[in-house]
Amino acid sequence: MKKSDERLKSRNIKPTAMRELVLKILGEQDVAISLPELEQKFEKAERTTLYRTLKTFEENKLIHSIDDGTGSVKYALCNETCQCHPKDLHVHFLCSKCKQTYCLNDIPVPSVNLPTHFTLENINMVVKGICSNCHK
Amino acid sequence: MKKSDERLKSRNIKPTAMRELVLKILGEQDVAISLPELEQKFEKAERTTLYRTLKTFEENKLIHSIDDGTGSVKYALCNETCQCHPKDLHVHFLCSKCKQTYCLNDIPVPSVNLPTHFTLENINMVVKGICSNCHK
DNA sequence: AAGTTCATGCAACTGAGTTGCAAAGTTATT
DNA sequence: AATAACTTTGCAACTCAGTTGCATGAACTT
Ligand SMILES: [Mn+2]
Ligand SMILES: [Mn+2]
Ligand SMILES: [Zn+2]
Ligand SMILES: [Zn+2]
Repeated sequence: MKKSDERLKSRNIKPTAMRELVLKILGEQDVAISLPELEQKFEKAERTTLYRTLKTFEENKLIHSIDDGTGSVKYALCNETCQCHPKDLHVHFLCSKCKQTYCLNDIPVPSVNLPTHFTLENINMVVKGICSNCHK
Repeated sequence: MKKSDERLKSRNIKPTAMRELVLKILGEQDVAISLPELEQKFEKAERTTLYRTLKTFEENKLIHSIDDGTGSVKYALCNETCQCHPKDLHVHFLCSKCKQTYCLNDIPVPSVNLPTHFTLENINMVVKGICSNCHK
């Protein structure tokens, strides 16, 4: 059995041709990508199918989404053990020059003390600035 | 001269009737509001004018925007001394029950150590959970 | 084989945000 | 006060990401 199939099955996602292909593409990226960007990686793409594929992946925590404020939500693979709990989260970085969105997997989201009677479910932390590539 | 006029002028914004009205409405909110929500606060609203008013306000740092991932950007008044620098920033909170977005003005955005050659311009930190109101 | 379930493809739609342009209003100049 | 220059507002049209309904097709179950 394919490695990608196992990865899908480990998240309870039925491996179809489409899903394997999307997983492969996501694995090739070193930055997070949006649905429109994913669409462009296909000759003849079916927006809806890709949309639903991403949704299935996200619901099953194979990928996570990042709202970086650019108007299109970005997606990136979770690591194999990720459960998308607050303790699993990392910081994201949007370069204001090249517009790429990076997963800073080594930088955990700092904990915050909320006011009384506010409870935490999730955190989206996006740092904006200039990436190392654009500084060269 | 009106207090609102002074507030506008202190940010180099010409005080017009529309702008005073929008500023007044923003001052009355205890949560951040979106353009569509602002629109609904008027009988007969001109979306474009409100849009441009918010843009002008934001460019001149009278208000700041929050992308809370709900699909519509929220806006809230800056405090009088705010320059929207990273050190001026505070955490925002989106309640997943009532969908309100709060400015947690007392909770500064924690500093993060970025990888080498990444420079910081801005941070958007949105905590999602249940607000105190929804816990009652 | 027939039935059931799930995935895909297509079309149509929603809703936030944005732009161009003309009309109205404001401010400066003569 | 009249004119010119500039700014704000109103309207219409548009873009684009995301989403839904429904029909078709594939895979799996009995
Ligand atoms: Mn990430
Ligand atoms: Mn705020
Ligand atoms: Zn960059
Ligand atoms: Zn709430």
